[in-house]
Amino acid sequence: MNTLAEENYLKAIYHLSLNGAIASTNQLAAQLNTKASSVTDMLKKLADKELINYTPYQGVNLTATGEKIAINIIRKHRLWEYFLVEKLNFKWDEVHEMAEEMEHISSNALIDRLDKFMGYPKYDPHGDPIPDCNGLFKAHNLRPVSAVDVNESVIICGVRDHSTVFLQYLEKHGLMIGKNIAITDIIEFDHSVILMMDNKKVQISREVANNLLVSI
Amino acid sequence: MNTLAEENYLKAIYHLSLNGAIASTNQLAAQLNTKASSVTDMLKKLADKELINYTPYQGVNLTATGEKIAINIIRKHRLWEYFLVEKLNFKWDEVHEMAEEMEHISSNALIDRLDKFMGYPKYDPHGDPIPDCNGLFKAHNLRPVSAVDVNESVIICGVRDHSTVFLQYLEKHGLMIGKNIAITDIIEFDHSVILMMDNKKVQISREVANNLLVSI
DNA sequence: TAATAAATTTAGACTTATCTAAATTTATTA
DNA sequence: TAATAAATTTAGATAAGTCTAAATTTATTA
Repeated sequence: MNTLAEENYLKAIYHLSLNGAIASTNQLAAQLNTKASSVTDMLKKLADKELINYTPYQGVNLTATGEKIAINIIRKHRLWEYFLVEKLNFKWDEVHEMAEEMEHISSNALIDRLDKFMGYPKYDPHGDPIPDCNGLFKAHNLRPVSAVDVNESVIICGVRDHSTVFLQYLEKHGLMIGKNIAITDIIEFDHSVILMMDNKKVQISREVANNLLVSI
Repeated sequence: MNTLAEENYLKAIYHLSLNGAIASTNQLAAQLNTKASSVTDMLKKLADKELINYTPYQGVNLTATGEKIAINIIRKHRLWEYFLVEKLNFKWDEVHEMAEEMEHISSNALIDRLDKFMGYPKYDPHGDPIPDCNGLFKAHNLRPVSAVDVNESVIICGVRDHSTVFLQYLEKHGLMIGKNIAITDIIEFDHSVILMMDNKKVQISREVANNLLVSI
């Protein structure tokens, strides 16, 4: 098994090297709240274990083995988030930190039973896809509200920013996963978006529109 | 917050210093699978934090603060065991190792919600009492089967030994928490016990009888 | 109660993961 | 393309938790 620190690095590398990208030392340091020199040390260690492809100065991505481990951690994280929201009635902005700890519980038998207990959910409370026990999942193809045309009607399916403040902001305005929204106007000056939801008018800034994901 | 190692020491000290006893360095080393010298180092650290009362060469017990922390860890351990057995359908001999990890999930809000979700259970799958959110619980007053007289009828309420082999042995013979047993005979030669359960005769050794706890 | 055994602590070393500061490599730009 | 800036790595140090071996204290027993 891998240490907690190793698992967190693999997860961070996974998130930073999606779509064939390469994660840099500094990006990892920022993501993991640590220093670049610490990252370098760990990258050597993970490279020795053949969990990442690392060329000094050139950044990293995951090997097949590393990716498998990373996806398993993400599976655990998202299933625990689902559990916390659906079974223990936490709000979607309250569960991230707890799931950060729970994702390191090692037993796969446990997580498979949890998955079954909850009926094999496909998406977590933030709309992110939950990998199945084989690591398979399909990211649904989403776009930000800012890319939607006026008069289109779409469904809220996810968020790009997962921060507590953003989630609380959305919650306060009733902008939740599954809600149907109709874009009624886009202000030319600042690109803020006017939309209708539950027969009420809601105005959101460009920044919010960029981070709120909806169906194609 | 305390580190994982510190929490495990506090828990071990708790278990070893029940009933006003004093835990020794060697006992702790055995319990924690480590060396006496490592224990000494940690005891100094915990004493500095005022979580234990430590006099060199004289052993330790917990301060009020230390005990509070230890009981909270035990509360978490037992609630997670209950969850694993009652909600995820694990067997009572499968859950200890998982709960050893889960007991270190820090959030008290989480454990309180879990407690509520399960209906505030009073005992874990092995019959051990679950402390409430204030750390309160009453250990029910049990005795081993070996202390029961012939012709008495009692209810299985707990185990003294929590090892997988022992639990599996009991499971195989149907000796589970809640079962009613009637002691029909005690063999004078080796103190093995003959009992009736579900209208079937079961014979258990003195050692088993010493580790199976029943109602007074 | 002196000698021996057992338990415990101390001293010094090791590993993991981190840090700061300096050195090196890569990227940018004048 | 040479100079400068930015990114990255190396060197050396630190803290937590552990270890072995030696020293010390406490307990046992002859």
